[in-house]
Amino acid sequence: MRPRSTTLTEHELEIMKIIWRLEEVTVRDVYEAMLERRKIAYTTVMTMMNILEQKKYLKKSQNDRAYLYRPARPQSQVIKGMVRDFLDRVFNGSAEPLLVHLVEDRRLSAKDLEELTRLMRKNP
Amino acid sequence: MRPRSTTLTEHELEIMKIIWRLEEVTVRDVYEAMLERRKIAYTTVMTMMNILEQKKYLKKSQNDRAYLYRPARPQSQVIKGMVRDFLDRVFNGSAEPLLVHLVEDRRLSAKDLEELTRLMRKNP
DNA sequence: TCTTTCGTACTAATTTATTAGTATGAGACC
DNA sequence: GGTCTCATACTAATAAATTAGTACGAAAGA
Repeated sequence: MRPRSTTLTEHELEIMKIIWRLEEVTVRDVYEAMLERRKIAYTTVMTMMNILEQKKYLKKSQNDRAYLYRPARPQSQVIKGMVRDFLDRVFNGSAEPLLVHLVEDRRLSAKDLEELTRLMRKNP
Repeated sequence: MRPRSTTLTEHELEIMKIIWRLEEVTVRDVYEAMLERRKIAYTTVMTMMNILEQKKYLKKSQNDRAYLYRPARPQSQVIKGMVRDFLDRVFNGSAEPLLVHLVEDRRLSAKDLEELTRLMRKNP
């Protein structure tokens, strides 16, 4: 048996990002936002949003004609969970080797580092 | 249709980590290392390793009785790809918001940061 | 009112990811 | 040589992930 993913899958995340941005949406809202990224059927978006509701990532409320969906959990919380999951899976939970990779790959600049240090002082 | 994952899946990664560590292995070697982590069948490990060979993560060579497998790509290269993929998917490619999360979540210490700065100077 | 539009519920199909059983053959051991 | 060990090849099963079609009813518009 294959266990259901605890974190968001690729396309679930794609949809959640749109909903966190718009805050309160109908299926159509998300469908239209998705169309700007790629070809997709309306019912596909609907199915995904229903799954996200089952997984407790979305709350549904009856509105006028269509349901209104809103995030059930704040974006930062969910993203933190994904980072934690990734770190555990790939680096056995430690952040440092991740950073080494980022530096080696030139994905972290000196400027990023400064900013981070500043943030660190504010957040002791 | 569902496209095949470009990067390593959770359990493929689990197996690859063992093989990168041992460098050159038989299915049995990996099976025994896996058993220390969790219950799994010999043939399951074999199937996964065959998939990893198809995906070009492993090279197979006939040895004595059993095949010998070795990594086809260095660990650092593959891990970098996974980091890149994660960053793209979750943070639209920028590393900074990831770091902010790490700091907020107390997963980065001042000491880590120092070390990183030092690394940065060595790697300009 | 009739027709078109829109939203949902239900159904379903495909491929991946994961797990593992069975058959078969080669080599080791007695 | 006969038996046991084990490695592989093949088959298969199941649930998740992703995609989307169809039917049906409500509402909107003509």
